[in-house]
Amino acid sequence: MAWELKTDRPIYIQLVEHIKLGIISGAYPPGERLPSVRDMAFDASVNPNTMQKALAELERDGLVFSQRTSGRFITEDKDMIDKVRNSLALEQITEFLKKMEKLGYNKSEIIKLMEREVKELN
Amino acid sequence: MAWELKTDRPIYIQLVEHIKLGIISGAYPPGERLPSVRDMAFDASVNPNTMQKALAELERDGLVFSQRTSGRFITEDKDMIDKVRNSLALEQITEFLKKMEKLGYNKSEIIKLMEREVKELN
Amino acid sequence: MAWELKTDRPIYIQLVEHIKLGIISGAYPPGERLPSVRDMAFDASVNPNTMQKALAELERDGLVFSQRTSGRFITEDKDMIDKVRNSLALEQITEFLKKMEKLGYNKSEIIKLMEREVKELN
Amino acid sequence: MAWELKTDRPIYIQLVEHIKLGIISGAYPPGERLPSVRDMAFDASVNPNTMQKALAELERDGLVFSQRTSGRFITEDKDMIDKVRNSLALEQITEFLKKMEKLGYNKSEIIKLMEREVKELN
DNA sequence: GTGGTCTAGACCACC
DNA sequence: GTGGTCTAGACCACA
Repeated sequence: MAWELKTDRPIYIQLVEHIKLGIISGAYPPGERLPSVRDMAFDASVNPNTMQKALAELERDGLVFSQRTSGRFITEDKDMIDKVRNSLALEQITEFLKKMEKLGYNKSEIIKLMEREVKELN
Repeated sequence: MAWELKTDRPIYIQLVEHIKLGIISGAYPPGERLPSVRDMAFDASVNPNTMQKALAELERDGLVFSQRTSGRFITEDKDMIDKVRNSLALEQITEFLKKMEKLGYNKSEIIKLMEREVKELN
Repeated sequence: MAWELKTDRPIYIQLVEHIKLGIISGAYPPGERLPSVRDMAFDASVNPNTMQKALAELERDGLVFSQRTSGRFITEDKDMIDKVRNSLALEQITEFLKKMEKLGYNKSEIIKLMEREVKELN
Repeated sequence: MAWELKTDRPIYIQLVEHIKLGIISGAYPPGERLPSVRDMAFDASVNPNTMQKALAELERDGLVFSQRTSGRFITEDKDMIDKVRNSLALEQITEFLKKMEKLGYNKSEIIKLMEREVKELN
């Protein structure tokens, strides 16, 4: 998964989101060790401090925990990961609904459109 | 509706999108005369040339037309406006579906989630 | 109130504790503006980034909020301040009890000693 | 009991405190023979000279005495041990009261809080 | 080698 | 001027 960092929002926030996605998608499986801060920073072409800040944020959220000398690990608490997935999904949904209503669709129309679209894509 | 222009994408593109939304939402009703380029540019705090470029783009799309002497008008072709609305909506939908699938939801789950969310919001 | 920073624990933690005490004691009254990050950093003879980190921590706790251009302010939520005071007190108490029990005092003895000490000090 | 020596205060002082605690808690019972300086130094991972300095300090306090040929012994004077315990306790109490008053509690409030806490812990 | 902290110095958006 | 972010480079404790 490429890092694709843009300059319009704080980099560390984008790092957090990217890693969250990685955890949710299973690219970083529960309980597994993350690469070292320095390696991840190098990968993402950012300063180690910036990556550190992002990981500290994830640690505060409980998605990740660190063992001082041996590295950082993904939480093994799959419920917690599910909660994060749900909250991200909810965020997407509300944002999407807001945009669609700006376009003049009411909620039942949106549902109908979605159903049609989903069928066509199958 | 405030203009809220950011520096991370070309300004004229953001102007186009903003005006499209205005037309779709009815803020600029079909057949009505638009303010002068100068006034719109002043409103949006952009250079008149930039606004001109945006309006030229909208003209190419057929959403506005100009009468040499009396100014620029919104198209009266409501089907055209609807088409634009539909295409913007489709864009939103596919983008939304892509993000949700990244989160690990399949299409039928997404529909279920949306229905639940829409009910709760009522 | 002098800053008295020691090297045995992270400086930013000591800054957090010091400012918390200042808020609780009323040295920084609810709703008041804090000095700028740079000024506080200068006062405490630390790098502005370190002070920033401390203040970010306090902000996460809700004791402080920032307004982008005008500065940082103490929360006006006195209940929140009281909660923090109580939790700090509880921390002191349990730590104290632990130490006293290491010395071989049981809880009722400790209470008696304390009562005697308090009377003598009056 | 592990030695847990930190670098922020003189080592020999920490050794004195640690051994005092051992005597008070009964880990080193009155009248018993202490291990040799060499052994204790090895245990604590410090230089024998440093341990020697700590034991000399304890000897000055009267808590241990040495018999030239057979080694060092804990005092059999239980009153003396009690006095030391009391003075350490007093130290803890005054320090604790000072901290609590910094948090804005007066002495009677502290007593009340302590009583409540002690009850809850039982 | 690991995470963590700290400093110095720079730049940005906002008003 | 304000808070906020980022980089570069250094140092520490731990095992």
